[in-house]
Amino acid sequence: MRLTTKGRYAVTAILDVALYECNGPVSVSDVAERQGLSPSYLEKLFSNLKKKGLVSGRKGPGGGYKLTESSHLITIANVIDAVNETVDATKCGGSKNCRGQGRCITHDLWAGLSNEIRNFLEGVSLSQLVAQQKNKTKITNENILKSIRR
Amino acid sequence: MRLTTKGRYAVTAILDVALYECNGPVSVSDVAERQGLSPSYLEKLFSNLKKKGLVSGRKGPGGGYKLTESSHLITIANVIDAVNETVDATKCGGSKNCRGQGRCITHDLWAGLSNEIRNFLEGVSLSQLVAQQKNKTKITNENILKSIRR
DNA sequence: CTATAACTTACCATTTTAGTCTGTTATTAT
DNA sequence: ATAATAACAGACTAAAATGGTAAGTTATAG
Repeated sequence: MRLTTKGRYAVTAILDVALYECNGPVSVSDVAERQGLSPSYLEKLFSNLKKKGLVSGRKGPGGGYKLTESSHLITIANVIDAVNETVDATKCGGSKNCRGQGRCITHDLWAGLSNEIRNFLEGVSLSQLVAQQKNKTKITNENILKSIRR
Repeated sequence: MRLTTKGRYAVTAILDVALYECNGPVSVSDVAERQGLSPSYLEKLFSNLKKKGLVSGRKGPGGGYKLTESSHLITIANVIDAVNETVDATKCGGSKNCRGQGRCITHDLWAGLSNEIRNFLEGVSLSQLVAQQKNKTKITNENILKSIRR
């Protein structure tokens, strides 16, 4: 099981698209700049997201990526899956051959943990993160207004 | 965040010790044979477990490892920590500098997941796994008896 | 027809994993 | 005493994954 920069960047990237696609397709370079990530690396991640059908691309000027489905239908688990980060904690990938023909003595433990993680990631949709983020930004703007008034 | 063979082996190894230490210290070679793991690699893992004070070693014939504390005081989180597998899913390691000076837009998500995993691993003690395992073995023995009777 | 931006492929340095191998030290049994 | 045993220590390594870069091709809007 791994959950590294790759998966985190993928979620950050698709969340940025979800946040800004109301103004038309979101370009990789815009995402890279806003989120402080490498454009070329991001392109690879978007390529994965596209393969899994989570985003669609549009070439040419004014082009970029947009979500293919409504953001409340896309879960974080979908995004992590798309960039090939396995979230399974068992050695046998959930089957039963972690110790020769049978199961190793810790199989159930890791299967339980995998389940926990998967439930968590499946329980969070992109739209939830969007709402959370918009709320934060609102608060920040209020704070800015306050500080101006002083 | 990683959770790989290393951490799984460490848990398997210390669980084997917990299961068999009633007959005196448990040697690495015994663990290796019972669990089907590499002896030399296991020694490295035991070295880590010892450094963290989870097990103590006794050299010479009849020697081996035993737990330093009662098995219900040792959690799986302790074991994973001992072999340096970090279970934190954030980039900033739980602090707040994942995006320049501030937090990246997915910080809370990963912090939440990390929390979930940590709670899970802290909630499972070695003694629980021991009980579970002994129960399984019992059932297996019953099955063997059954098959003999036929 | 030109600029833009997606898309593709190949490459690469660094780190981690999952070990092996060789040897040293302490302890027990003969 | 000495031989066997088993922990302990450290150096080394092949293979894989990570986190990129770089260089080009294709499609499209203006």
